[in-house]
Amino acid sequence: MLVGENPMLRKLRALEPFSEEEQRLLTSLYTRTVHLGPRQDVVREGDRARECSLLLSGLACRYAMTADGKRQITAFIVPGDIFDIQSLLLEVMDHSVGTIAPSTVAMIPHETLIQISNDSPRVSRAVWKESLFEAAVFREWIVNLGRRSAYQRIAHVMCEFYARHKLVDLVDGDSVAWPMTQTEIADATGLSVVHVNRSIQALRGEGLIRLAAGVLTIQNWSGLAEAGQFEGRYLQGGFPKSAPPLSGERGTDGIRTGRTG
Amino acid sequence: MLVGENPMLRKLRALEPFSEEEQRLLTSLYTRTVHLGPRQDVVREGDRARECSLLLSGLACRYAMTADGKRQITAFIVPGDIFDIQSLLLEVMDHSVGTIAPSTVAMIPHETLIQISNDSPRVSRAVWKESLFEAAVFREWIVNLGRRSAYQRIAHVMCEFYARHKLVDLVDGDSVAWPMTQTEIADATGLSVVHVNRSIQALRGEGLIRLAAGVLTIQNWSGLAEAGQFEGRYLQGGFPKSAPPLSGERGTDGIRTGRTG
DNA sequence: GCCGAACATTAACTTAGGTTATCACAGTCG
DNA sequence: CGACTGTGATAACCTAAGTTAATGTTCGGC
Repeated sequence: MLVGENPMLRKLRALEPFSEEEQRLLTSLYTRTVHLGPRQDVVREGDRARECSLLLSGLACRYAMTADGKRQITAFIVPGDIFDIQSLLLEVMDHSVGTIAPSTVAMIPHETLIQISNDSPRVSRAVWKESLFEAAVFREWIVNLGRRSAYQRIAHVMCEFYARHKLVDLVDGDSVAWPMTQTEIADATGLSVVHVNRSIQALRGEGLIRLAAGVLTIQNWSGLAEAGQFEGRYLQGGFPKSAPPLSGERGTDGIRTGRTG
Repeated sequence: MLVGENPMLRKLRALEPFSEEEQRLLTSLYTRTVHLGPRQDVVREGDRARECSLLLSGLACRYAMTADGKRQITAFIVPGDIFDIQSLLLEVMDHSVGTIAPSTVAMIPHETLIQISNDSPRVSRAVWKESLFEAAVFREWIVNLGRRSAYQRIAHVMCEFYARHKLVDLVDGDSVAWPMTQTEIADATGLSVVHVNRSIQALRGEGLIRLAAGVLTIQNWSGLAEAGQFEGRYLQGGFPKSAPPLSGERGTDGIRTGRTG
């Protein structure tokens, strides 16, 4: 399966520049790709993975179940994310990864990754950097869950979601694909579905977003960012300041979104 | 400043075995150590660090401030933790690190760490592993904040705190030094001080813990672990199963704690 | 032994968010 | 085509946790 311009490359390039040689090395990382439907597990808690994975398209998430059966999503995995680096060094998965939307996943054997660490320090640096980047996102989620209201949390998650997709060029003007149910938003924000719904109504009422048919449209970026206290800094190089989706606030002018109507 | 048996060594050894040679390399990492009082910043959000740091003794935490002035602690840093690995690859600190108790911090220049990556892949692996380990803890905190009640959260934090200190041999029977105020517990668990106090009273009432004069004593490990849904798995190799503090449940018998009276 | 500062504790009251339940709607499977 | 299922939207009600404020308690400094 050919996937044209690889989203991983787009992302890693945003974090660190590569030579032609290194880019070839990067694209040769994986040999096997897998297609998965929505709501399927990629790796499960307790597994002993022998490969790392890379999301090529779709949407996935890390999640854990509590002893009393509640679910908490700890991270979204967007195209370009290498999402099992920890399996390389830590033995047993302490959480699961599952798809949200139908997805394509590339498998990278551990040996390949280890060999590359030797062959190209720059590439291995990039992979390492990727995992530090993810840790920064984890920290931000802790802040989100610990110190923000429902309304703020959801606004924040939406900003981050948009920003991360923008990093890999997967936005369409001020819109992103949003293949999530409200239950999944609830599991990501530590809220109940009902209250997620209430808060989304509020965000709509403020004219900050439109959300329908699997598409999130940010009508007022700076308003949403303010509502969610979103400052893109933790997303590092990818987003210099407060990450406006376009050049200015009234940005839709020159760009066809083609589906926001 | 000589620090006897280095807690970092104890911890890294628990994660990965080293040769004599490598252990020498590890202890030569730092040249400069700094002493800090309680409640002092080590690095601040926005800083561009040139060294990584290693906590030799004391207690510190990562924290972030929200736009409206609330504080969230995102991680505790216990002796043996290297806590600025991200500064090696990410440019600007997106959060701060501050002490809780008086602490000794060793500074490791970035160049040293980079050079070591070349000299000893095993050592650099260990450092990398350390950061993946931390990410696992971040994930667990997300679950804690998102899906557990106040009572459960605090119980969980206490279990983790004990377990991580046990990893570096800094427990005393069923007791650990607990130099935290209730405000700090609140900032770590995303609660208000008042409610933290209420929940601690409840934990005391259940006979699970004693907490006074800077010492936390776990009177009933399995009870506390159950209350906090604590399963040490995410702490990896260090804790095989559910991490009982001693061999069994009634473990205090043969071991003098010397301060729990 | 007194003073002030920082913490811990408790009570009274408020509120954000959880729970339960119902209805509407769209997709899909027989 | 109707039954079923998953999802979204609301309403009514309830509770865990927040807020404010007052009262102890401990401890270092003098």
